[in-house]
Amino acid sequence: MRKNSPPDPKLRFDPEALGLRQFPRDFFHLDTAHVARAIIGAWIARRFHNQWYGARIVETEAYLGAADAAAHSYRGRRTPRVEPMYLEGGHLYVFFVYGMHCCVNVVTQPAGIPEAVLLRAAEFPEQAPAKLLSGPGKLCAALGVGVQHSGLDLLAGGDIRLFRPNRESPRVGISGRIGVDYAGEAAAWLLRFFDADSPAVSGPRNLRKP
DNA sequence: CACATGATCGCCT
DNA sequence: GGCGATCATGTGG
Repeated sequence: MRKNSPPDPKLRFDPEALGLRQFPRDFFHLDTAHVARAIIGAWIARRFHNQWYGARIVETEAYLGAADAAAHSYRGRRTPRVEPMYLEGGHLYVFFVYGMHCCVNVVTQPAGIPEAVLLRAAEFPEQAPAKLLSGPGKLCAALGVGVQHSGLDLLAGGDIRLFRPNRESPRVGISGRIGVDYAGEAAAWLLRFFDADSPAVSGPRNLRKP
């Protein structure tokens, strides 16, 4: 989490060979729930020692900034940890929790509006086991993404990038968010999105409601 | 499948 | 000092 851990070798792939293309900056300025929904099927990728590693995103959650009791930026909280949420859309916000896990978010909205999309699960259709990336902490661990990447710009030609989906749109299910019961009724807001046909989606199956 | 619990530590009040 | 945008393991149905 803290050091520069390598990605799981099973996630090696070639974005160019697949014809993958990045989202443009404007995409990250769209409504945050819309972005969370549209990222289902997209690829999160990391370059390590000049090789690319990545996975197809199958579960996300939207966090709506100052008005959202579940968000770290609730009521405009602005501390060093949360600061990357205030960057322009297209940056990363990575945080460390529970003493042992990291979670990675894609920041949305113009600079100053602290909204983001949490990447909760991903899959690598053939080479890797379905459980390898099924949860926000596991996704970070498998890709070797840590707090050292918080604040990084996905569109700066760097080592972490987000590519548009390369297949037809999946069936997308919607539900309340996971692990935010402290947020009261905001926990039930329908801001969790997932590929209804992916075995890699995290959490109990009964939370699904397409 | 549902629920309970321990691990472990940075962050904020 | 308390608690968390989690996970693995354990129990019981």
